[in-house]
Amino acid sequence: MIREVARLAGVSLGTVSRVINGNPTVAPDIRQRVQAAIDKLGFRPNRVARSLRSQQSHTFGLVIPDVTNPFFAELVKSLDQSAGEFGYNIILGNAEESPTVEKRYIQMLADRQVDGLLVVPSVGTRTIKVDRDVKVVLIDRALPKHHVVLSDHRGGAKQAVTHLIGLGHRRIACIAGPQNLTVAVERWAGYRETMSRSGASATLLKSSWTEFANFDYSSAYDAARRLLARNPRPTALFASSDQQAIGALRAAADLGLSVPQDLSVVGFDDIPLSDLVSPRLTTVRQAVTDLSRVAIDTLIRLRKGESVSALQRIATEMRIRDSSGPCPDVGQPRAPRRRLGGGQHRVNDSPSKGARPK
Amino acid sequence: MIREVARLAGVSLGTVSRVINGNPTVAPDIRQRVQAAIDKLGFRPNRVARSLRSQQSHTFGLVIPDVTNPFFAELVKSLDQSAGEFGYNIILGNAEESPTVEKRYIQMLADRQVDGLLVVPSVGTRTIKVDRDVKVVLIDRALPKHHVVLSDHRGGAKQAVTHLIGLGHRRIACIAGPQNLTVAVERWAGYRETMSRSGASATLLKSSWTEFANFDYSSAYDAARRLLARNPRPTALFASSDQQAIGALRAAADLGLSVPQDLSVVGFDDIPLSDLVSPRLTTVRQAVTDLSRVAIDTLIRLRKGESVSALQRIATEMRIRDSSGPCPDVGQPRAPRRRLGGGQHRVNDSPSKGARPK
DNA sequence: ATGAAAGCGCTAACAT
DNA sequence: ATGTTAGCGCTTTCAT
Repeated sequence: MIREVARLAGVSLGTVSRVINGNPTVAPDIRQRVQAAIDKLGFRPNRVARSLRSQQSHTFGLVIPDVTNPFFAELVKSLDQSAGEFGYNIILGNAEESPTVEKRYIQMLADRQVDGLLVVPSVGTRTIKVDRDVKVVLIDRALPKHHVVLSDHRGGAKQAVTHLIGLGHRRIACIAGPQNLTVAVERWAGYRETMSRSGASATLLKSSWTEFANFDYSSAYDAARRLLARNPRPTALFASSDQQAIGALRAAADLGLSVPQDLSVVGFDDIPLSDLVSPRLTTVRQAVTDLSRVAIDTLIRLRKGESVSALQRIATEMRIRDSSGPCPDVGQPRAPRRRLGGGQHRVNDSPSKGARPK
Repeated sequence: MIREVARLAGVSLGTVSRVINGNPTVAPDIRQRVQAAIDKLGFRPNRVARSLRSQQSHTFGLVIPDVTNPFFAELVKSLDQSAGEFGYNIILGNAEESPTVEKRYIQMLADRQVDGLLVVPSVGTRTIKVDRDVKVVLIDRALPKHHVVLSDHRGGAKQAVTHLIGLGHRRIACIAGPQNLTVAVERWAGYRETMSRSGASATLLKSSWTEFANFDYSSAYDAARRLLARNPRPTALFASSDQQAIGALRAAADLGLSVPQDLSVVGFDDIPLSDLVSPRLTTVRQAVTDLSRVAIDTLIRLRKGESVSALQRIATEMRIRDSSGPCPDVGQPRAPRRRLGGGQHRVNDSPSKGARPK
């Protein structure tokens, strides 16, 4: 294979290798001759052999808990693209939210000599152990002693609740996520913090205004049913994920409640679907593209031996859509609210631009 | 590494290798001794080196048009699992529905010495070319001269339309998919075939009862708007994918039409979401698990040199849920009553249980 | 049943 | 600037 190219071009093995690798020490005419031979023979260097010899695969391993989760799916897509821009490929492992499966994948990827590991740890994972000295960057879920890139979940929750308060809502309930996930903890913390700061009375913060659910539709559906059965009933719901929020929309519909006339709902993530459910979902967008670029960049810098800060936060931004409207309790008095046209949708800019300290 | 194991166990390199590979010609006591050394040293064989030498990676490449598409996401998950059961891993490539990107991935995977290639060809791909002699199995979308595993899309469409006819519908419109995709062609064919067989008058089959759209929410939303603007208005919609169907649900909602009271909708694929939108979507389920297992099995058999039939069909099954109900025209003879309630949704059980011939 | 030795296809250190 | 040579870490003949 490579020998044939060398023979055809009348040069040695080494020179062909140098051409393949863009080594600048080859004379232009030779380079051309070799390239011609490569093209003519349709030669493609064997990446396995290259990896073995050069000890680098130009490949990152990516392990996520569930491809089927739209947020992770988008993350995969985005990471794949960012990696490509840096000349890397990605091997995906689907951990099925199981630390055991996750570990198996991580080992497999390490054995495959990946140049680095991107991991969204599954629920229950305490630490990532890698035999060989592969650099690891966590995404979206932090773990002690690891580099991590994640969205400002607390700030995002704050944006969401502030938005609802601005619409006149006071009885704002929360569907919180699993508390063994930092994401969920942070979002809940942002909710509580904003509620108490806003002067909402202490009673509103009783645990009865929060229900816990997993990050999926159905368990959030149940949580929403429980919350909406409360008396007095909440006028707004802050869900910790879009999937939860969509479950909540479904619960409201089943109870005969109109959104946003009877109830406002805000989600988190801005998955593609959130703009397509009925009513369209107001939500907090995670900047997946930034998340990806920073993660890849971090991994590359770590490989180079540069030191990178262990925690990197990516700002979120509100996407205001139809599922949130003025509080029914507040007839006119409170702040001007929008007119709810039938079927028309306006997308506002983020109302709190630059309102957060860095 | 492996030398250390050999030394510690007091055997040769070859023997350690034999133990790793489960070669039965090693004496039990030696095997035990070697295994102990392996465990003690935490030795993990380098997969790159193994691949290079043995010319097999125990890895399949998988190239799909878009991870973000819930159907493909589920396929990825399912294939990954099936592959695992056979001792294989999967490297994913996201082609972004572009033949160019797809080709790049396929080459990359071939250069990586994958043992086989699973491809869902992107729109526009005419054929899959692989330099090395890697076996290719297509999934879900056929291409001439290639092995393919796919659902019985035509049969599924037939099931769907038959279901609607059984509910009394006659003005059944169709949102067809892109006609450069066999899936879409087949589903549309199943629709037309069933319509004409059922004695629906020829006029109903005029092209005006079909609108074309991509397999996504928004373009299907537009198509549904166009169809529902027709006079007379269709009483039922057969969409070529769940995403399309959900777009149609949204269009119906925006037009003030209740589903299924004013309009029945049936989708295709049974993505997880279809059971969670409001109203729940009646749909045709693709047996993704079977699809995956057969695809992996085919690839393995092809590798062994066994001959496998070029086309393998997997049966579909109806999932009857709330979005399809009896035709409003039929209920009370003619009098078209119907109350356009404000945003209320009632969730009925399937009203036609057992009322249909097999 | 086990050991010795020859590579898999390439890259990189060393010559020239 | 180019050729030569020695491996990367394993598997797999071929001996024994």
